[in-house]
Amino acid sequence: MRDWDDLRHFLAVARAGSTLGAARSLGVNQTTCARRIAALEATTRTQLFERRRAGYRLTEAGARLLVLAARVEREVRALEGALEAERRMLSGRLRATTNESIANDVLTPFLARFREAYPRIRVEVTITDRTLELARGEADVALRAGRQPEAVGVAVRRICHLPWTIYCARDYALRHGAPTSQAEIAGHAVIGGEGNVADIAGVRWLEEAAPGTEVVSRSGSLTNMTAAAVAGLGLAALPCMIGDREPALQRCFPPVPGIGGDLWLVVREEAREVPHVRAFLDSLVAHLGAVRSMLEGSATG
Amino acid sequence: MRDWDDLRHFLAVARAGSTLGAARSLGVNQTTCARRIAALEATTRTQLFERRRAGYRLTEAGARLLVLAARVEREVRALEGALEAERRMLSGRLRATTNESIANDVLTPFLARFREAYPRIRVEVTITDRTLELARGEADVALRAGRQPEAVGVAVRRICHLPWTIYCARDYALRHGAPTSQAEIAGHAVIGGEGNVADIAGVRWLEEAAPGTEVVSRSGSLTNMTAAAVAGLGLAALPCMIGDREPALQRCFPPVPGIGGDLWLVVREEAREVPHVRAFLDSLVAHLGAVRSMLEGSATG
DNA sequence: ACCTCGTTCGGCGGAAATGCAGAATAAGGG
DNA sequence: CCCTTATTCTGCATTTCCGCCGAACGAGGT
Repeated sequence: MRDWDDLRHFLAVARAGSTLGAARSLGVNQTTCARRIAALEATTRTQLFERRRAGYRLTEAGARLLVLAARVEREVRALEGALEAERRMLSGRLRATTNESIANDVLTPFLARFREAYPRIRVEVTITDRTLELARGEADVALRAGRQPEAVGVAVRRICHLPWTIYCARDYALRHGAPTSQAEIAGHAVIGGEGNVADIAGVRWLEEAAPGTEVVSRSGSLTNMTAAAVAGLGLAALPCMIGDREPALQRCFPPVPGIGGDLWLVVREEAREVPHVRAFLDSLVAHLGAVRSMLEGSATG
Repeated sequence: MRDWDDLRHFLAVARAGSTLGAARSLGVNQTTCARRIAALEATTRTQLFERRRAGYRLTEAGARLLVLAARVEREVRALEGALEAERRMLSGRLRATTNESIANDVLTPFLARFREAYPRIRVEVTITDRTLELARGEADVALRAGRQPEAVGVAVRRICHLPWTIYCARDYALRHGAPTSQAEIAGHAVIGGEGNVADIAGVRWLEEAAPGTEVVSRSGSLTNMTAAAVAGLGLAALPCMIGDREPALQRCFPPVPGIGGDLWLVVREEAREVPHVRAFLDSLVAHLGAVRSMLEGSATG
């Protein structure tokens, strides 16, 4: 056998019944499948398929070969499993950091799973509003929301968009009515930010959205702003990720374009290629992909 | 596993203990082996070898992988065996032709083996001095000695050189002395050719090698010329392939440059890609390679 | 009867894998 | 102690492979 990988293509074509279908399942081009089958037949000097307009059909010899190729595949799968187990016995320690809401919604649920898959990798999580300096070794991995983080000594990867919009308590809406567009914000009470939070695009947008808005409260954390909104103090700009999870809150209108942020995965440069960090990142990215629609808000429209 | 063929390289490197040795055993470049191992380690995120100046040494994980890769290999070998059996169950009929001496020395011994390997391929051999016209369908395959055959409607492949030299009977040498160079041929009795045989380079060379040579016999076949030489009638120009097999004959001097011929394999164009003909040709070429040194004469000088 | 969908096949350009040559560096033998 | 041999790694040139596109062609449905 000149190239064992031909067998992988053979299996796919045999099972799909066409080179096109096989190509889809393998994530390659149809032409590639056809060529590899041709190569296999040429080197083995055995016709394995009948070419038809309707697809590739196994010959008798091909059918006999199929069961043997399946055995090869079985052994390869076993090997892959062992390799996976090998990786999962990776050990090491790493420090991750993020803010409270991302921790609650994303990181902590992920950690539960991760711990099962990689029991020997110890993850220490620091939940803080402060932006730890990865380049200085304060942590290895961070999940950050907002604008693109500075990238000195770290690798940065954008995960998804985090839409924002204006929320108010359902109770507030009953009493004062909820605005349905930017134009109706005028006259409403709004909840503002303090310190870093005041600089967030969404928070500033709300304060400047209309003349005559009264800032009834200022807080230095989104958690606190959320609490204020729940208490019915007024309108608050919040990430949908947070606002949508509060049953007491409602969106005033769909996510406002331009005030959203992004979710960023940041990794310390030196830690990046370390095997157990790598394993952590791979798993995390997979998990983030799985929950992306949740993060981006189901009604992003 | 992105590419099953990586496993083949992994096995080779693990067994050879170095990428260089593995490359030799696989017939590829050392760089290729090194790169495929690197790719395998990258996709599996597992270090399989320790790189040392003295070579590649398996890590513990690599050693664990080795036994599993060997299992994959075992299945591949089984598959290859089945494929071979598949080919050997090829059936069909083909006609081969050649002259008597090549038949005796090459084709017939080969046929005995071939019949065992491919019991369902029926080979009909026509042994004749006449040159059958393959293009007209008189045969499918021919082994020809001499000058390059004409190639209309056929594929021609050169197998090896067929050296010629001058022979005489050992008995003759005792009685008259054997010439040790072209210069000493003068005065000896020589055995000439008739018809086609007279045109063969070696035969003509002997007759024209020296003035005053007496042609004591002429025959239309090399078999007959050989018999004449064995009988001690005089010198004969013969292919070493024939002359060396006659215990009663001896070489007068080393093979004469310029009078030798070549052995040619000729195949009818239309028959060339037919599976059972292909199988015959592949086996024949392998056999010819194995006996080439015999054909070219051990003391070719 | 015609149209659409799924498929195979060929040609072409770009990308990726491969081979080649040279430098660097241990290990082993004289 | 030095020289030879075997090995790995790097940069560059080339070959091979792969993906894209369009044409051709049946089959099945309307």
